[in-house]
Amino acid sequence: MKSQKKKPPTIKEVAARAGVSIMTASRAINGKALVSAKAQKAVEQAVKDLGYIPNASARALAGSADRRVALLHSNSTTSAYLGELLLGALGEAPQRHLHLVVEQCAQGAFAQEIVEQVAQAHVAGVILPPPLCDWAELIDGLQARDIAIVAIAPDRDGPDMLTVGTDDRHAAYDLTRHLIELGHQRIGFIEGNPRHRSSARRLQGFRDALAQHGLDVDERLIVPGDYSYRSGLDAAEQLMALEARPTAIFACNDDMAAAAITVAHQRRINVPAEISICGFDDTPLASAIWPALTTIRQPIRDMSREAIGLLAMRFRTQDEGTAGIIGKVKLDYQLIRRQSDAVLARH
Amino acid sequence: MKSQKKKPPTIKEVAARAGVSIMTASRAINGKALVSAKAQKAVEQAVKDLGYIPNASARALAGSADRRVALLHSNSTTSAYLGELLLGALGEAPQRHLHLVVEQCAQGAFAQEIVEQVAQAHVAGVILPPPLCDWAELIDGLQARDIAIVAIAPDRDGPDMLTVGTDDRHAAYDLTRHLIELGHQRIGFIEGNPRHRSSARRLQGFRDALAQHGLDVDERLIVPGDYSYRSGLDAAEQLMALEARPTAIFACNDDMAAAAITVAHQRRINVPAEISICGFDDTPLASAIWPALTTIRQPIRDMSREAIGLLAMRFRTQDEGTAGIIGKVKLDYQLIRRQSDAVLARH
DNA sequence: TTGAAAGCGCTAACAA
DNA sequence: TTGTTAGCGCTTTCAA
Repeated sequence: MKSQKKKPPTIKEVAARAGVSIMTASRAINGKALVSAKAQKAVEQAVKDLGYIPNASARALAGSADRRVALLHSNSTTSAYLGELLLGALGEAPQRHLHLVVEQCAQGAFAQEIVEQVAQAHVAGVILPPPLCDWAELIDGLQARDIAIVAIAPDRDGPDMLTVGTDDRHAAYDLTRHLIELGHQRIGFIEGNPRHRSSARRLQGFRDALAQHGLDVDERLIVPGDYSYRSGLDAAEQLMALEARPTAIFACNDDMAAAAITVAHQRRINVPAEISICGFDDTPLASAIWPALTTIRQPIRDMSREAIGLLAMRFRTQDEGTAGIIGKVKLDYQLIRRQSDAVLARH
Repeated sequence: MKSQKKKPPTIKEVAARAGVSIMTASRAINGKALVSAKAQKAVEQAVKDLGYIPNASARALAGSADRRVALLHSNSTTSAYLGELLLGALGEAPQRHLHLVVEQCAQGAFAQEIVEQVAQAHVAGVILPPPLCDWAELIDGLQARDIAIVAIAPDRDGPDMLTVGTDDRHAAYDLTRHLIELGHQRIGFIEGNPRHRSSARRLQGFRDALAQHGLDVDERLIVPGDYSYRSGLDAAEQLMALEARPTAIFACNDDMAAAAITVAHQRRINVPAEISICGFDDTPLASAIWPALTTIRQPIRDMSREAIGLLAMRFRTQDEGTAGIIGKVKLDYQLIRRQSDAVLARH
């Protein structure tokens, strides 16, 4: 079996077929410079006929605006989260003429070591998912080396930093309002890990929604958790043992919501007929369990897509000498309604 | 802020610093051809000093053995699975001088369309995770175009196909034996989706272990499921309602095992004191719930790493005109012991 | 064992 | 608006 090495078509062949010079073809393909409409058409047709795809390596080599960017990750996020991030970034990068590399930072490494590692890789920008995006030393080190940074859903953000994220507070507000509109007035809240600001932001949204609807906040209904299933078990027990049991529970993430459902089952409290339980994040768990969780989905894939876009924009302004952009993108979350919530039963 | 564009060092500089020609430097760096020990050392030192990293684009362009390979995926696997696959492949590919691209096949596309898409991308090989790896038409089409294929954990494999996977049957055997060694004799089994052979393979391992230990198989203890949490609920209900309730349950995946735990909780049966429950796959769910599941972990990341290796090897033999290799890699699984199993209580 | 020359496919800079 | 020239960093010849 001799493998007929079919070489992919080059821009040369495209140019020949379109009856123009290589440069005109290049310009037509990249759509940057001025090309006559006629030439443009001819080249486009040739590209189609030949199934031409630009050779990314050649392009990068030829000193175009192509650059390398890195998606840096520690192994502290879940693979699902990282996978989504990867898919978004991998899909968008080529279109922005960016070459994506993936770098894992060693467990327990110092910020300085990671900076060295990244600098070694000659990347012009990095995408920092949580919790890396909140590591001040790392960010400072990277910025000192003039490496562009995009933080994904950071807890706080610096002045010169690009960020993408969703509006946690507002999402929590919406979810709470949803519960209120279902008729619930006594809503329990299970907090997340106090070290993550996301927990505080979600609580704020919860409080705001209650206030906005003229409902008092009963502090006994706000119980601590730390985002783990285990903590959700304890928190739910505490809520369900209350004399005036809440008719709905808003858990700060899906794991804890799942735990709350388990506790309800143990106590033979029907979900959602007797109690509504909502989560946050739309992890696989949310749709795996029964009843499936009503929750908030963050568009993780879109976030990394946007991150790549932000980097591309930053590079462009850099090249043009324009003032650096300040990009803070907030993406829309989605309220995913499943089976764990219901209209409050009349008593 | 003028960005001092620090150009990365080139092989030219390395050669100059080492006092050799560019070619010698290239040879020393790639370690392929014969280079004097002295030159080798000098080059290595220069590389270190300068922090030189070969420019992958230039290398690919210069017509080295670099090739493009694709990881093809439909969106029917979980992001976590895909993420792991991606991480393994992305890490290994550069080391094998392969450029990885990720292609998603459109929902409901015909095999022929996908073949076109892949061919268009000029890839020399593709990695096919389940369920794509069992799509005969797709595989035929790809092979007809002379594109190398590695199937990840396929249900069955063709003659000319490279595969990596784990020994499902044996893993199930081990997990069952583990339960038997804990003293269990009445072990329930919840089947997976009958359309996936993995379910049958796991059941076979289960039966083999029982037989090997002189235990009879009580067919009433083998109940159907389809890998969903929901089906696990029904299956577990059925098992727990049995007059002679099993003292342990082997669920074909984690989701169903989690469902079984929920059912046990509802019936106030303590896990693991009164019943042991094991899963399969070690999904995030396994460690999220309480008690955390004892389960089997497949080394997904390693699988894609191996897949890349297999492709690289196939290309090498192709280039050398050697007979094509037949690579069937079986990786070791791992029995992850957590809190959902225990020694059988004496009665 | 080493080196010199040529060129991979493409785009920046210039010139026409 | 278009074409020409040069060269990106590397590896493949081929010759020494």
